[in-house]
Amino acid sequence: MMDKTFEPATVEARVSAAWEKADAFKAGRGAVPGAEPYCIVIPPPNVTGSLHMGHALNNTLQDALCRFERMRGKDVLWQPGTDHAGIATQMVVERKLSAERNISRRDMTREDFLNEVWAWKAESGGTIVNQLKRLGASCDWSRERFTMDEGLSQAVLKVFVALHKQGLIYRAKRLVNWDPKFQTAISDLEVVQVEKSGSFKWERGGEEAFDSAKLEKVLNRDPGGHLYYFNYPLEGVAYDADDASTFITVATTRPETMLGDTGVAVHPENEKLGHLIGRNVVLPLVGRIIPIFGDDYADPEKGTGAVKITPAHDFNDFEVGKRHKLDVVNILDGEARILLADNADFLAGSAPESETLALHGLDRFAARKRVVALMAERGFLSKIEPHGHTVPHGDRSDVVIEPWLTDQWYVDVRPLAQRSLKAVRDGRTKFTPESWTKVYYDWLENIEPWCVSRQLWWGHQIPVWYGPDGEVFVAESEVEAQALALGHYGGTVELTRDEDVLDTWFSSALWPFSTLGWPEDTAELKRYYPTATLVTAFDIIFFWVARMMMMGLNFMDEVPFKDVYIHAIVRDEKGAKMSKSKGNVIDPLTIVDQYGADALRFTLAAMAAQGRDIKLSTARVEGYRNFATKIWNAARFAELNGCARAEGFDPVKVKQPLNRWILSEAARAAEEIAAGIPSFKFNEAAAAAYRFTWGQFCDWYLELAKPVLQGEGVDPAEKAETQATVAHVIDLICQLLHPFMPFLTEELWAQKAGEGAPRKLASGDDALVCLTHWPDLAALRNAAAEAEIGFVVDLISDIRSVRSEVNVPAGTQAPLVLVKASAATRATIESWRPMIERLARVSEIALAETAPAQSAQIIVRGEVAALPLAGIIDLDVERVRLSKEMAKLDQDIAVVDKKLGNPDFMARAPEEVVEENRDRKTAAEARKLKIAEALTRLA
RNA sequence: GGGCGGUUAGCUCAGUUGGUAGAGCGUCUCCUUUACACGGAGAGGGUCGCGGGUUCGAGCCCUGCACCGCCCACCA
Repeated sequence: MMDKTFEPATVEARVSAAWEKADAFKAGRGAVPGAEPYCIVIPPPNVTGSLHMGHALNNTLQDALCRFERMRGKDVLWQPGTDHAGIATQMVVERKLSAERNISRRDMTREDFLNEVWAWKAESGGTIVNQLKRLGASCDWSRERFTMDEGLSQAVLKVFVALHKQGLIYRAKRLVNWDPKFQTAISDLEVVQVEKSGSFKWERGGEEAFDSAKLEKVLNRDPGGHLYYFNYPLEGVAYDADDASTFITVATTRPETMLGDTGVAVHPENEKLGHLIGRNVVLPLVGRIIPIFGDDYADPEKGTGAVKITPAHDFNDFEVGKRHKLDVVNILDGEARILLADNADFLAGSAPESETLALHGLDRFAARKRVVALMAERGFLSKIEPHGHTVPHGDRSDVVIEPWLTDQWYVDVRPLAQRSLKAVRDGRTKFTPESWTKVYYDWLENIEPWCVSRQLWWGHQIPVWYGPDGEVFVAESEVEAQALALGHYGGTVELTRDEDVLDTWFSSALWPFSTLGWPEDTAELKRYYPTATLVTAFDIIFFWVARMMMMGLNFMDEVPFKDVYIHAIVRDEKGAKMSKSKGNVIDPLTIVDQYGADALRFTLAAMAAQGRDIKLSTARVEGYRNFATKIWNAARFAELNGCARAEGFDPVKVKQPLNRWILSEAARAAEEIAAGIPSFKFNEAAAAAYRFTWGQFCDWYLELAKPVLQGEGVDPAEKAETQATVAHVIDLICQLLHPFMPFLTEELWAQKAGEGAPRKLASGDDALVCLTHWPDLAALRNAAAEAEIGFVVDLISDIRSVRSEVNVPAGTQAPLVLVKASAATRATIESWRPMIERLARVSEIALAETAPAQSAQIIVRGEVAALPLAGIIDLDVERVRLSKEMAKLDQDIAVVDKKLGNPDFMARAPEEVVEENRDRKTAAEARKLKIAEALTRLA
């Protein structure tokens, strides 16, 4: 006996255990010889992370694809694994150490710290994998990989060395995006722009004196959003704030950087300021003498037309400085505190006040306030105004990024990008939805060198060793580096390894082949590369998809995947991206606990068509939880009515129209689902499954079958066939829904295992778990049965509708009279009499040549039926109802007439459309005639 | 500044070879009929953001505008 209610928690646990025991998702398991390979590599979640809604969506879709393809007979490998997630993980562990033991990583050795991270990974690394399992992800868990596994690490070293040999990896001293919180360089992609707009307004000579306390208050809330105008006095004249000929005014959003200014640029053709080119200014506070020079970079229309140049702290200024050979004066340390120790002018005492400025060691934002106050105090501040602009922030740290001059390793990605572009242009890899192709093109066409070194400890340490003189040896191991050094120096020297690690995405880029065993020439690599489909969200097209393309093409000489399916991002209710740092993560496991994994999965699949955002509503999940319950109850109904799977049952040989009909509808649904899943139209597939299961099987088939199953004096053969069909269709429902609702369907499938013929896997394996076969139902389509049952369904629906409209009490039985029924209709009525009587609450069915007086009339597929309801209904209501329908028909006819009367329409519309309109008109007129008769009778 | 997406029923959203608009939830009415009230039956509800255009015919194609959102670049 089935349990009275479907309890997801119990079933999920039981089914999961069965899958695990059977090793159900092992690559190639059950695949017949010659089966086509189908491989998906999972987007590896952060090893120390936990499942969020984005993961749930991402993996639900991958799982639907994998289960479907597995059922279709492909040799499926869904390759799982996790990512070491350099910054994110190191951040978590550092925070933990600080909270629990009040120590920082800088208090410990690198080795000790890494041991702490590995310990944390050992402790929490299994969380996300277990959560994926709870969702029902059918990965080949025996092949789970981690980006810092030995094998994958070997792949990283090999790739780094190979790219270096190709001349595509190099070291350079440049400005980088420096994250002062994590004290590491980050790539362009990890920088996010944040809008700032301030509110403080002040002008020299205005009504109010400058109030630095007031400014401080504003800046304490937000240090950005203002433009500051400084007067830089010209060398050789006495500065007078009221005499414009004694200074040049520059504007900046970052006052503190003025300490590092080494020049002022003016456009060579600037009419107002051009004459100053060649003069020098005395940099206030610092005392440094810096040149005013001509450069196109200074736009006369912007700001004051003169630009202060800080080569050490601005990307554009760095380039300008290079052109004019300006000094590069660094004024910040790694934590973005003012560093004047490096500043030669201060050291040389050319700024005698440096002691009293008290800037050294100040945080950059404190320094900003102080510099402005000092400039104001000394009469160099001209104006402050609110200024909307964007400020770069670290995506992980959320602090303002500093352009900072450091040595870093770069990948010259341009040649790789070219190949990646071509592969998509040639159609070797295809994006769905297609519009993402353009995004991919635009980025790759304008790609900049990729800064891959990070000043972190957690990650793949860069395989570079330095000799005593700084000579660089790039090798896969220290032994190899020593060999290179021996060749170079002619003797053994001590080498030191580069301390930096690689960007996490460096190893992620290799994922599609490193997980399959590269650089070893493994069987899996041969069989599953290139993989079939990559399923991911658009936010990592640049971070990950494009880079996998580059690395895959470079090292495998072949694209990593043939299809890229880009799905929506699940956002919070305000539309903000969910992230741990924002604390707005919705836990899918809570939803699973509440409604079951199948309900969540079905919801996500049904919502997968949405554009770029999904705002998940629990009402929807609840609706699909109800769907799961509905299926469960249908199966219980089957059980209670002796509908067991019958040995030797062949659906093709079914005789009863009702049974033929539901099998035909099942075939239609199977087609729709099988078309939807591989073309990534998950919502269409889910909708087809839902419609068939609830709208057809439960609402109509089971109801129509009840007289046969439960009635007296039923033909035993008919009853047996119906019972077997019910059981068979429930099997089909399990199969059709399995890609979306694996737990429920697997459970039902297993519960029915004891009936009829023993279940077998496609491979012949006797395991009683894991649906592995997608049914081929094409032969079950049956137009005659669809027409016959269609008529019965319409008749019952129309009777119900009319009864309700003319206010026939629900409990009242009424007779039904068929008027001038055709022979075929008579036959249909005859065989469906009990069902019609039961479902439409009809007391008896009679045939007549004319409709009885005082009856309500319905027209079903051209046939007229009447409900004689004298004394039961209000005839005025019926009159109004018929008149309304008449009016509507007149309207419809008018629309059609307009078309048919239009010579252009007749001449240009395709014949079938014209024909359809003619048919529509004929049908409407026939219907109208019958309604007119009914109205006459009522009059 | 460049690009992309959105604007359809009260809410959340589907709707590509252009042919008289759909789902889930909610609302209203009725029904506790032994699979299921996480249910059944019925109903109501939309000038498909606005203006032009193409077409016999436009939610769908073109164009302009408005509002919302995202991405990229720049920002003295």
